[in-house]
Amino acid sequence: MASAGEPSPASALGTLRIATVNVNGIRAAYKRGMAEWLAGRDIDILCLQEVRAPDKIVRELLGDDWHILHAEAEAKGRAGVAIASRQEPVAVREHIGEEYFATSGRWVEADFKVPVDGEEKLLTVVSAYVHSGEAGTPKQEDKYRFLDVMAARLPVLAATSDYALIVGDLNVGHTTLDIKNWKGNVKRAGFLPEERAYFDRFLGEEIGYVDVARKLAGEVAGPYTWWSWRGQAFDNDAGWRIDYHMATPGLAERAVHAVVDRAATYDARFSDHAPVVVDYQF
Amino acid sequence: MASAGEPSPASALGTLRIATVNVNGIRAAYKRGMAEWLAGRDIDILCLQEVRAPDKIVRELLGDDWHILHAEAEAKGRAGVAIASRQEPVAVREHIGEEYFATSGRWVEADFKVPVDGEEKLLTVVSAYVHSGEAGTPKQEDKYRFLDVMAARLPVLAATSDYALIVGDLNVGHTTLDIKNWKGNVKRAGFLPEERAYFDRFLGEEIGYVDVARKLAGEVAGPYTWWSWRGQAFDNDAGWRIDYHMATPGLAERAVHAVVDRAATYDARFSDHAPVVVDYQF
DNA sequence: CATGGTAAG
DNA sequence: CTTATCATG
Repeated sequence: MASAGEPSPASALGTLRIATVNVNGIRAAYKRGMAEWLAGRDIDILCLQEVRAPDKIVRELLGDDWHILHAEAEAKGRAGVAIASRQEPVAVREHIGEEYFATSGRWVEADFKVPVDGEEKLLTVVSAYVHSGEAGTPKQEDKYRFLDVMAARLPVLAATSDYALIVGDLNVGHTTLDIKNWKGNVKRAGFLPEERAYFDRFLGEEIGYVDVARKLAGEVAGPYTWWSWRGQAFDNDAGWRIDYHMATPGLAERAVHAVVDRAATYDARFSDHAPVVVDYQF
Repeated sequence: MASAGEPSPASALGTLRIATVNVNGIRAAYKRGMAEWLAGRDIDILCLQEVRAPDKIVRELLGDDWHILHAEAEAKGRAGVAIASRQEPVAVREHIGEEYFATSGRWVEADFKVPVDGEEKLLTVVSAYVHSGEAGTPKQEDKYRFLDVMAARLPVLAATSDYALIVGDLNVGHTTLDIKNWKGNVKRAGFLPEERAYFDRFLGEEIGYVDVARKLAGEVAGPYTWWSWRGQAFDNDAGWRIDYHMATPGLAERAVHAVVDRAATYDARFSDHAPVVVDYQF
């Protein structure tokens, strides 16, 4: 912070910490210690998926210190995405733009002003929750339909905002590094070749976003972000990396640190997903 | 027990301990310590209501040391009554006899042989679960219809068996002694004048059964057998006495001790109802 | 305020 | 294996 009496430079923002986590029911997450995690993390923009609660309850749980954008699903107790931010967004959009998904609670966009080299720039943050899908069922058709709309939306955001960031539970592992037991899952929703091809496009030359956590971690197995509740999946780290920060290149260059809060949640695992927390330097 | 080598007198049964409890889901009850209660109680005949589980699971939970008579409701997870006994019944009937209630899981009868003064006598035990009802709704009509059938069945059992005993969750408080806050409940199902009138008949000259726990406790408030989960009802003993042993007079005379296992379950309350345990001397 | 079944993950 | 909803108590 600039000291009192001196003019503050427009580029004084410093680090912007953005976190995403599928909470799998925010009420259950709070019962399991989500508030304690949040209190220790100093997050600027918190993106949530599978909120699964009425708006009133979400606001009660998060408290008054946040600006909250929350898109409920029409079906009670299903899906629901939110963006909670310390700074007030300058604009918000409550769904992905296609009528079919208007009340699905799977996509919200918030635009923030960020100062860069003395100029105000626009940062667009999306909290996304892609369908989990189920191979060979109508659920999988909905997933592909959503991914199609995403594929159309991503270039628009990249073109109209200075910095665009899609975070959330995208329910697809991109490469064999992203799933512990990938061989056993090539025919299962979440690692189907058709799904992975979408991510080749999102993260390749065609659309051009950057997988921030992968870029910062390098070509290693994981770090996973989801583990089944069943059996010993979590203890054995038999996980999937399906929660992402996908950033336009100019934003990805500003990412200085990425971490999956697995360790922090080992004793108080508040969801089957772990938060992915990234610091962006401005 | 008679010692080895000597002929055992036909009247050597001694005490027959009969317990009734609405378990409100036998799976939940076992998770909350029902097995520990049962192990410490030396019960001969255990009557259960609201079992709310498939027969296979009931048998797994109770174990192989019981003869089990179990009438499931057609609707999965609803109602369900059972009689578990150390002695094998000589006959069983799986419902109250009226077709409308045939698959409701609310009534089972078991006949046991008991030795009395050198003769084999017949003891009929019923585990009953009367509808909870709801004033002014079709549920209340079903409750009255069931009570009507009961009013017809009780004299038949009294006439055809040497000792008849109806135990279970009858979902009606008979007198003002039977509900802590009776004034606040005169218009609520469970203490409606029309319902109480049925119990005047069951327990009066017309039908002639005896309310065993009331007879042994005397004219005191309680002892209650059910407390709402809500608020501090249990801690404040704001309960209802709706679980009964209703015995024909000859059997009621053999009841030497009755207790509601509230204290025993204070630390491990395994249901919203407490067991009513009565010792009958033969 | 608890139960189990259900659809969904 | 967990979530929330639902009807029921």
